[in-house]
Amino acid sequence: MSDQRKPFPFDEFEPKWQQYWDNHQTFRTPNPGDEDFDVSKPKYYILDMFPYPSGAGLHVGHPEGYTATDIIGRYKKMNDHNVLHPMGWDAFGLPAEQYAIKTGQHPRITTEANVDNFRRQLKELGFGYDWTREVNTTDPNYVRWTQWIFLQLYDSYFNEKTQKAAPVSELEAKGWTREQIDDVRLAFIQEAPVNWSPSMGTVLANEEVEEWKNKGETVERRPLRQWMLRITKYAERLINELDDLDWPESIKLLQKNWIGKSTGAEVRFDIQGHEVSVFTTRPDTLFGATYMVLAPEHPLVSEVTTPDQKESVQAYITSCTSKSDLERGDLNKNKSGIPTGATATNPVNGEQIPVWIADYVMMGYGTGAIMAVPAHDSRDFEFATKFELPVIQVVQPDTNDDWQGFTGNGVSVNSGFLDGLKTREAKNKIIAWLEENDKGEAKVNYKLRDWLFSRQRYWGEPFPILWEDGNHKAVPESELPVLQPEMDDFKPTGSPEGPLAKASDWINYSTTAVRETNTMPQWAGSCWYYLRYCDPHNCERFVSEDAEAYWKNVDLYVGGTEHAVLHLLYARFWHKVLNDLGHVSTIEPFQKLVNQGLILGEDGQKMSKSLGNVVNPDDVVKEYGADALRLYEMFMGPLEQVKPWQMKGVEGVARFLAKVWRLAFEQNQEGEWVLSSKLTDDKPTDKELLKVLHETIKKVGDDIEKLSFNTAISQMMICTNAFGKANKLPALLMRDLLKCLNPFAPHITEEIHHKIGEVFPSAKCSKSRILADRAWPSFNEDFLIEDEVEIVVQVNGKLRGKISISPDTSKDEIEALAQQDANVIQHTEGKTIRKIIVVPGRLVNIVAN
RNA sequence: GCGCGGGUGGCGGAAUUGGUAGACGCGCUAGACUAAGGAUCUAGUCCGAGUUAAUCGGGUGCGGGUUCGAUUCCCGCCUCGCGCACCA
Repeated sequence: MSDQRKPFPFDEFEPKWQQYWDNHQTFRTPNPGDEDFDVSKPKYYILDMFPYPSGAGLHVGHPEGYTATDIIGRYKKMNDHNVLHPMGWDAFGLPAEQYAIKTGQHPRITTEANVDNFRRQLKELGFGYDWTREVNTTDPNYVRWTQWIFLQLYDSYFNEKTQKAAPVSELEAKGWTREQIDDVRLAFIQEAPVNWSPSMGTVLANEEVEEWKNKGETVERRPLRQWMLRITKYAERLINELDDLDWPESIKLLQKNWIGKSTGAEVRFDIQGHEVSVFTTRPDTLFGATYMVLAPEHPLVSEVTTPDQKESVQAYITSCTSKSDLERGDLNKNKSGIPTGATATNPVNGEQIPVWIADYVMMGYGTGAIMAVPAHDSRDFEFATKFELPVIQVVQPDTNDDWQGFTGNGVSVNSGFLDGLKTREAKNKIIAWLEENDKGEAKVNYKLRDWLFSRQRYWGEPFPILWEDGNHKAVPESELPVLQPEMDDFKPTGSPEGPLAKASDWINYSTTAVRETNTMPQWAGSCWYYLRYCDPHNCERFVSEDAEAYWKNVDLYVGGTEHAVLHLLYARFWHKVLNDLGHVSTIEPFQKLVNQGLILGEDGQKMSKSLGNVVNPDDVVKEYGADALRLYEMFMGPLEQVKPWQMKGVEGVARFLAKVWRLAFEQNQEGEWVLSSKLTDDKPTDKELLKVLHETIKKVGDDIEKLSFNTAISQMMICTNAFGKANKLPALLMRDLLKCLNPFAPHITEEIHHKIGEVFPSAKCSKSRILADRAWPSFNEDFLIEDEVEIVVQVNGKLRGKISISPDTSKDEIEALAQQDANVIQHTEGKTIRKIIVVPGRLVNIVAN
């Protein structure tokens, strides 16, 4: 596209203004203690989910959320807030490491190149970040504090009484042994079946398994000694403390479901001398338990199985382990199982019930064993039906429902001392009975499991841990950060030690101690980056007390739903630990959360290389300019909605920007842009123009607060169209429109403002020279008052006429005027008027028949 | 299966203490300017009837209800998207 064809010269002024903001540090935010810090201004901390700097660069999804936060950040700045709006890089991660394995190039090199590219792209979009606060999770000065926080976890335990983390030194003082303390640390070693990926040579968190499997990696269960974080201790608080957060209810629900709290009881059964606990949410149905099921992996299976069943049980277990999770769960509609030959004693009535094993019972939830009540549990019912096991009714539904397979609440029957009690009461009574008789107790169960925190990779934070005499201990704080050794060979070892095990010099810490060779998962750095932004260059603390006390937590956090559970849950967990230990002053990191909706390809499909529907932001910027891209992404529709890309839509907003441009400039004979002859330095008097401008000021401000950017833009289009129709346009009015538009399209507005300010004193800035530093315009209600309002006249709810009246016309007058309308008369003729409803300023409805 | 969120013109979407449905933009149609227009400007554009008008009828997934009045509230259903998924 040649320069003459460009509707306005964005390619000239966009880089110019980006340079200006950079050189003048327009968006640098002073911290408490800085010379230019103004304590009287309220703070506003607005945060984007920082990107993983992939080799592919930004996709159009990034600028969606980033533009939204930039608009709000700029708007708050214009409204005299201290705005903290930083950006950084979640730069540890597998792609860089996989690339290193392939090419031998150090992941740091790849990462740096990718970061440079991302930074360039973001700057070319004109985002007002405080680049002096840029953080990078792989930076040694950042790793240091990630490791320091890990050591906080390592050196803490969860105090059940206070429901808070506390230093293990408290326990030492009480004389606890090392083993006892190691058993309660928030960061601890556990040997347990984990998800080991042979193809990647690392373990994975439960939460990550699906994602990597979908990418073609192999994952198997394997018992290994691994570092775990005791997030389960915070399950209750992670649920309860969601209450005061301004988050979408759906995201809160997602987190609650993930934590998966269920209340019920643990009941102890006896299998021929072996005690087996089961968890149930329906202890009131205990009398209806007609069999028991152990998970195939349950440790007691081999002990309780009778000799004649040994062979078939063994065969069944083998068949289960060969099944994938998908076969076992998703696709397996047909229940399978086999009797162990053993019987269990129902504690409540002494009945002997058969003990089966079946893979519909999971070892990972509850106790890995269940009491089966086929009458009132659909899965048990299905199983019992298939294997012809007895079904005993113990709940009578309140409704007319069939009791078979009825899982709702009702009244207990066939249940001895529970008979006649409502489900709720029956639960309480049986729990009291279990506790009295030492056969069980009330119990709360969570789906959430402890967080598997170690990985066998090179490109991650090494654990600041030493091993000596078979025991682990912390690396002294003064020695942080513990950085990875320089290596040429990044390949996984295929063993659970990871590639760091190959650096023999590095491993040997002293003659008696060796280093831990595991590294942390990528989540570690993103768990606390929002805190580091508050004080990114601090070498003494992860964040200074002053900075933390001032910035507190994030006021608005914007990012994709893909982090609705994991990242947000992990970060909340770390934040609570830091709060418990007195390092931060808030209990939650992110006060308000907004998820931007996915941008689909033009074909309505998710953007992907294979579909060829990916839109590259660089191309859009080149063709239409950064302002147009920003504006389009905000104009597409509501921020939180999923919406398809339309290149024609980009053209539309570019056309709008061109209209704004032409309000101020016109082309002369030579094709140069010169100031428009319509602009005047006069005091604005045109009532229509003042009205539309002030409506715009009001609506745009309100809409930004509501994050309704699309409607704000449409209002500015209305205003621009009105300005365009005027014969004369006072520069002062133009300036206020530019202020409104500035957060959305910062380059073009600065450019126009700068140019008209040189000629028209009225549009000039008094203090600073640029819009970004100016105050948001205030609107004047007086300009919004209408001389005449249009009132709709309906007859029986149907539109029959419109009348124009002064807004202070009385009800009676309105009624009278309405009935004078010719068309209204026609529709009421021959009818009796029953009622007239007058909605002031809106409508009249005449009810007649 | 369970949970959550949606369904409004040819398209993206506006509008809710219940009060003119379709703002704004795209696309389309006609016209102006022009050597030309993929630039710009003007007019029109929910569907149907009506002479381009006035006007009339229908219309916010479907069916019912409440109301003077329902995209908005209530009941039942259909459908699309997302999440979880044998969680005892």
